[in-house]
Amino acid sequence: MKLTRLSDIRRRELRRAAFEVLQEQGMAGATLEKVAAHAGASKGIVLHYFRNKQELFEHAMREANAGLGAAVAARLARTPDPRARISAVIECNFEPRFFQPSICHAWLSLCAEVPRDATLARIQRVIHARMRSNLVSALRALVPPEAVEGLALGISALIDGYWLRLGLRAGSVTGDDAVRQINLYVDAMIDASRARPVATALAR
Amino acid sequence: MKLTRLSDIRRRELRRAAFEVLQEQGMAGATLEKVAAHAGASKGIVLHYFRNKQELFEHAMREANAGLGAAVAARLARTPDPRARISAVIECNFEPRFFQPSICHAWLSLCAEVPRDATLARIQRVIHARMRSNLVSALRALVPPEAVEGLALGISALIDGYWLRLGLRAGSVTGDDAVRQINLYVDAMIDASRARPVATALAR
DNA sequence: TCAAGAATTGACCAATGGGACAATTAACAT
DNA sequence: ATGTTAATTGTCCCATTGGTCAATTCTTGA
Repeated sequence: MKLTRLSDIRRRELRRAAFEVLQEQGMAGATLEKVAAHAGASKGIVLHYFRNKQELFEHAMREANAGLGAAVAARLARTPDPRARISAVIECNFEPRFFQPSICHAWLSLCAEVPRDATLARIQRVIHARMRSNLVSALRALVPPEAVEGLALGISALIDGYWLRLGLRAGSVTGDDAVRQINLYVDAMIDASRARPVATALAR
Repeated sequence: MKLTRLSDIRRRELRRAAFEVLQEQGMAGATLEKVAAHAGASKGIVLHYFRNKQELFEHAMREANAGLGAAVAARLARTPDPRARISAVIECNFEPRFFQPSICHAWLSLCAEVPRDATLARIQRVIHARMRSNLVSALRALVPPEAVEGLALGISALIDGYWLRLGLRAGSVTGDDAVRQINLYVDAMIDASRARPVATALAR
């Protein structure tokens, strides 16, 4: 099992460095040399561990998302109540260690490449699917079936929207604001779906 | 008055071309030569009308947004009812001529540059301010004062979120879906702010 | 200890792209 | 006509960058 250990360490260092450089330089500025320098290595080593720039940043994207994924999974593991699970998902996304302008910048740069990189698109799809799945499973216990998918998408969109705001204008939203607002939204929609089940059904 | 007419025409052609190339090639792929070719001109002419690549794309961003801005203004001009004004803003954003994956791709590429281009940031800020202003003025007549700003931001975020979805996974949302969902959100929040004014107030 | 393989480096290359510029052409006022 | 200005082109240049490769330095297992 220790066969690939050193190599794994290097790979991790490098994809982290890649993501960090991405945060402040954007995709165009995130040159192989800068990434290497940021990791205290030479450019050659980067291409020794990754076939090319594309592959490097694909791994960087996975790495960057892994943290959030783990945080969500951990909180969900100790949160049985459906409504609380929704909140857990939301809150994780706005934890200070994740909800940072520079991270958002890097993320934006990655997203901008999605249309032209099938692998990035796949990663993005997986990320969305996981979020949807977490939300949907909790929502089933909270709203009528016809409202589940739409609300899950809405919550995701709202989370993304607040995130986007952070990236485009740092300081325009705090994590707490966002969490509060989104939870307000969730409550309002749950209430609405109960108070007006017909309207919700029609809304499909 | 006709002094700058020809030059203005060229400039418009070029910034449009720039935006169109951006749609399918992204910022890195949107080279001056490609933009020129797309406009049926030579690279030299591009730098004759724009100081550099940055300036070109700053103008492209303005141009791209002008259409939406005009559409919103036009609809608002003939929509007095506050709640209908909110809907008008929302619907404009999801009109088929605007709500297109390729447009979103170009937009994403631009947004990714915002952190490193002060002018792009300024443009983005103006766009947001206009949207906020439109929403806020209508919301004042619909919800308690303490809920206005938060809700305006929420609506903006939700719009952005659905847009982002479209860019990252074309076909995952239709414009109609988005409009319907966002209107549901608006109604739910309006109701909630009336039914539970205290909760809303506290939520500040 | 030593050989085999992995890690790492630095030099090198070809391609590209942004931008400068001189030269040419078109537009137009007098 | 003609001179002046604007429009347009194509060429040239330089810096940068992704990627290759041979050479060198570790590791490490036997």
